[in-house]
Amino acid sequence: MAIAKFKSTVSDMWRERILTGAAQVFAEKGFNKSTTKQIAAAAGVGEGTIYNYFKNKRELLYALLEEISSEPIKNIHVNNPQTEPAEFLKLIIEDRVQFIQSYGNLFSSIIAEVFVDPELREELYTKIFKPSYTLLEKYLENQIKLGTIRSVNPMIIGNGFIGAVLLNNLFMHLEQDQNTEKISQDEITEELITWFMSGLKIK
Amino acid sequence: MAIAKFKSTVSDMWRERILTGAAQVFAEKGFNKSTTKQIAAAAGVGEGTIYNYFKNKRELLYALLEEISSEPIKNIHVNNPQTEPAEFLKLIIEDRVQFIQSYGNLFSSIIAEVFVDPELREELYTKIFKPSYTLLEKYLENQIKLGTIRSVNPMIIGNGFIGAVLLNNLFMHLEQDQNTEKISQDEITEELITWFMSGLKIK
Amino acid sequence: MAIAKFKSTVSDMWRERILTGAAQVFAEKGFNKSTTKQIAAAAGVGEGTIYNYFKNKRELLYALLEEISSEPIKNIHVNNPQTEPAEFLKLIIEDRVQFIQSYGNLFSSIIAEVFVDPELREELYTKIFKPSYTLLEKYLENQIKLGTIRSVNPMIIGNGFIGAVLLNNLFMHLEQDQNTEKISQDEITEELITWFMSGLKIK
Amino acid sequence: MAIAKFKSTVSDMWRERILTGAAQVFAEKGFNKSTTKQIAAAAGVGEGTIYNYFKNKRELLYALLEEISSEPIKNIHVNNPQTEPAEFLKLIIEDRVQFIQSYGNLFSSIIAEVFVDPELREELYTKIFKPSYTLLEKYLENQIKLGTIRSVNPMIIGNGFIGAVLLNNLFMHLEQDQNTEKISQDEITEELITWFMSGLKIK
DNA sequence: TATGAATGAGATTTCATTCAT
DNA sequence: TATGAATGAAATCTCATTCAT
Repeated sequence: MAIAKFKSTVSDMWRERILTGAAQVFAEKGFNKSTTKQIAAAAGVGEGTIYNYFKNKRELLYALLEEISSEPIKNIHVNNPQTEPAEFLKLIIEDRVQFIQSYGNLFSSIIAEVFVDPELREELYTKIFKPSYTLLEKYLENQIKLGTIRSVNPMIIGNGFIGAVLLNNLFMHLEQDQNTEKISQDEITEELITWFMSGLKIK
Repeated sequence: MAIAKFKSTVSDMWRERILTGAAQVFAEKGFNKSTTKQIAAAAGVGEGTIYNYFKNKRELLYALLEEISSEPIKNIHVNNPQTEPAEFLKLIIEDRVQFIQSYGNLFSSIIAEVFVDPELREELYTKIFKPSYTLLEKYLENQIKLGTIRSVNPMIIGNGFIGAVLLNNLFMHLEQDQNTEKISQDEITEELITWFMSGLKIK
Repeated sequence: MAIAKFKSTVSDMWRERILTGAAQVFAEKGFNKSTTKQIAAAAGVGEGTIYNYFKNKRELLYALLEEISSEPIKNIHVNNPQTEPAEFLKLIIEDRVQFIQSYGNLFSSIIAEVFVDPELREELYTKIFKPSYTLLEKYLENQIKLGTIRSVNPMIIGNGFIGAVLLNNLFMHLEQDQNTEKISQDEITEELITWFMSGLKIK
Repeated sequence: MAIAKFKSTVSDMWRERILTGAAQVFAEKGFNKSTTKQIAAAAGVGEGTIYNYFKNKRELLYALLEEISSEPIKNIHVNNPQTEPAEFLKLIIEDRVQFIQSYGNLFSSIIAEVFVDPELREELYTKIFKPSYTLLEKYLENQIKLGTIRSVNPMIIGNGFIGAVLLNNLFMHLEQDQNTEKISQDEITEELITWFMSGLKIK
C-alpha cells in the first residue's frame, strides 16, 4: 500500500505536470490551435507521455475543467451562512471575478469548447455553474423564507445574476471599446449589487 | 442596370447558398469540426466554389455573423420610443430570445470562436452586443432623466441585463438538467423584468 | 477568301493578345507559378478565351517559343556571307546577347521548362539552338575550306561557343556576386572573340 | 557520445532515405510535377515523415543541391597545382562531365528551378559554379603570371569555358538530333581543350 | 465566339495518435 | 514507464479546364 501510494503520487506528479502544460498552451492559443507537441514541450514531457495519462487531447480539457472546478464558492457558503444579503452577494461576485481573473484565458478556452461539445457543457454546468447558483438558490430560498426578499424563482434569478456578472467581467476582461473609459471593478460590483437588490424603479 | 441587377442577384444566390450550407454544418458540428467538403455538400456546390465567394473557411464565419447581425433590435427603438419601461424591456428580451432561438446552434458555434478569435470578437461586440445594449443604454439614460428610474451606470446595467437574458436562454436552449422542470419562456421573461425593475428587496 | 482572310486576321489578333499576356506573366513569375487567370487578365481577355486558341496552358509555352524563334540570326547569314571571321562572330554574339536581353525573363522561364519537358527541349533545340549553330557550323566549314581556320568539329565548337556566350550573359543577366565589379558587354564580346579565334596559348 | 553518434546516424539514415527518394522522383518528373506522395513512396516512408526532416517540399531541393555540391572539383586543385595546362583542363572537364553524368536528370531538375527561384540560384552559383570557375580563375591567373598564356579576364574566360563544357554535355546528355552521329566524350574533351588553348586561327 | 463562374481532382501540409525502444 | 519519431488520415485551398449563356 505504501508502494501503491508512492506510485500513485509519482503518477500524479506526471499528470499534474501535463495538465499544467496544457493549461498554459490552451490559455495562450485556445484548445483547437494547441498541439500536443506544444503541450508536451510546455509540460516538459515527451509527447507520448501525454497518452499514458490521458486518452486523448480532449480529455485534457475535461481534466482541466475538473481541476478548476474543484473548490470554488463553497467556503462562502460554509463560512457565511447568515451574512447580510448585500455582503453575501459581494462575496459571490468577488469570488467569480477572482475566478475568471485567476484562470483568465484558460477559462475562456474551455468556455469556447463548451458551446460546441455537449459533454463538456454538461460538465461545466454540473461542476461550475450549478454549484455556483445552487448556493445562490439556497441563499435566496432562505432569504425568501426569512421575509427579507420577495418570492422569486431562484433558478432564473440565479442564472440571471451569474450571467450579469459574467458578461460584465468576461467581456471587460477581453476588453473592447478602447474609447470607453475603464470602469473599476469595485464600481461594477457595487452597481450590480444595488441593482440586484433594489431594482431600478424609484420608490 | 437591369442586367447588372440580375447578375448581382445570381451571384448573391450562390453566396447565399454557400452561407446557408455553412450555417447548417456549423450549427451541427461547430466551426472547427466542420469541413469545407461538408459545407460544399450541404450547400449543393462544388468545394472550389466556396473559394470563389469567400477567401477562406473563416470568412464564412465572419459573413455569417454579418448576416445574423443585419437587422436586430432596431425596430424596437424606432417604433417604441416612449414605451412603458416594463413593456420596453419585454420587447428587448423577446427580441433576444427570438434571436437566440432562431439561430440556435449556429449562434453557439460563432460564440465559441469569439473566445479565441479577437477579430471575430470585435465584430460580435460591435455588431451584436453593442447595438443591443446601446439601445438599452439610451433608454436608461432617457428614463433616468425622466425620473422614472434611479441613476445608474448604463453600461454596467446594460451588460448585466443582456448577460442575464443570454445566460438564461442560451443555457436553457442547450438544455441541461433534465430532471429540472422546464420553465416557460414567459415565466422567465416576467421574472427577469420584475427583478430588473424592482430588485429583490422588500421595501 | 476575303472573309477567310479577315476572319483569320481577327483570330490572329486574339491569339497575339493572349500570347502577349502570357509572355508578360511567364516572364514575371515563371511558367509554373503563372495562373491562367493572371494570363487572361494581362491579356485583357476572358479566361475561357485562352482555351479557344490554345489546347492548354503548356501550349502557350510552345507557342511563345515558336514566336521568339521566328527570325533570329538568319539575316546575319544572308547579309554577311563573307565577313571577316572576327566580325562575323561579333555579329553572332551581339545577336544572341540582344536576343537574351530583349526577351529577358521570358526566355528564362522557357529555358527552365526545357530542362524538364522533353518536347519543349526538342523544340528549343530545333528552333533556336540548331539554326544558331548551324549557321556557325556552316561558317566554320567554309572558313576551314578557305584555310582561314584549322579543322575542327563544327558541332562541338558551335555548341561550345554558344554555351560560352550564353553562360556569360544569362548569369550576368541574373546578376549575382554583387561585390564583383560589373563587366561591360563590349568587354565580354571582345574577350570571347579573341579567345575563340586565338586561344590562350602564347605562340 | 557513442549513443549520440548512433542517434544522429539513425536520424541521418531517414534524412538520406528521403533525399534519395526525392532525387529519384525529381530526376524523373522534375520538381514541379513531383508530388510528396510519390517522394514518400520512393523513399519508403510515410508522407508525414518528410516533414519531420524538411520544412517543405522546396527544402528538399535545397538539400539536394547542398548534397550535390558537397565535394566537387577541389581535389584537382589540391592534387594538381602545377599540372600542364592541357592536363589541368582535361581534369576539369572530366570532373564536370562526370558530375553531370552522375547526377543526370536530377541536376537538370535543379537547374530548371534555378531560373525561377533566386534563392536557389544564389546557392547554385555559390556552391557549384563559383568554386568551379574560381579554381579555373586562379589557375589562369597563375599561368598568366608564368607567361604560359596571354592576359585575359579570368571571369569571362572561366564562365565561357564552363558554359562551353556544360552546353556540350548537358544537351548531349539530353541527346537530341538522333540522326546526328554520336560524338565520343573523349573527342569532345580533346576538341574543347585544343580550342581553348590554341584558338581557331591558323598560325 | 467570348466569357467567367463552377468544378473537383489533386497538392501540400498538419497533427493526434501509435509503438518500438 | 517515458520517449519521440513515424505515420497517414484528413483538411484546406489552388487552379487548369469545362461549359452554359
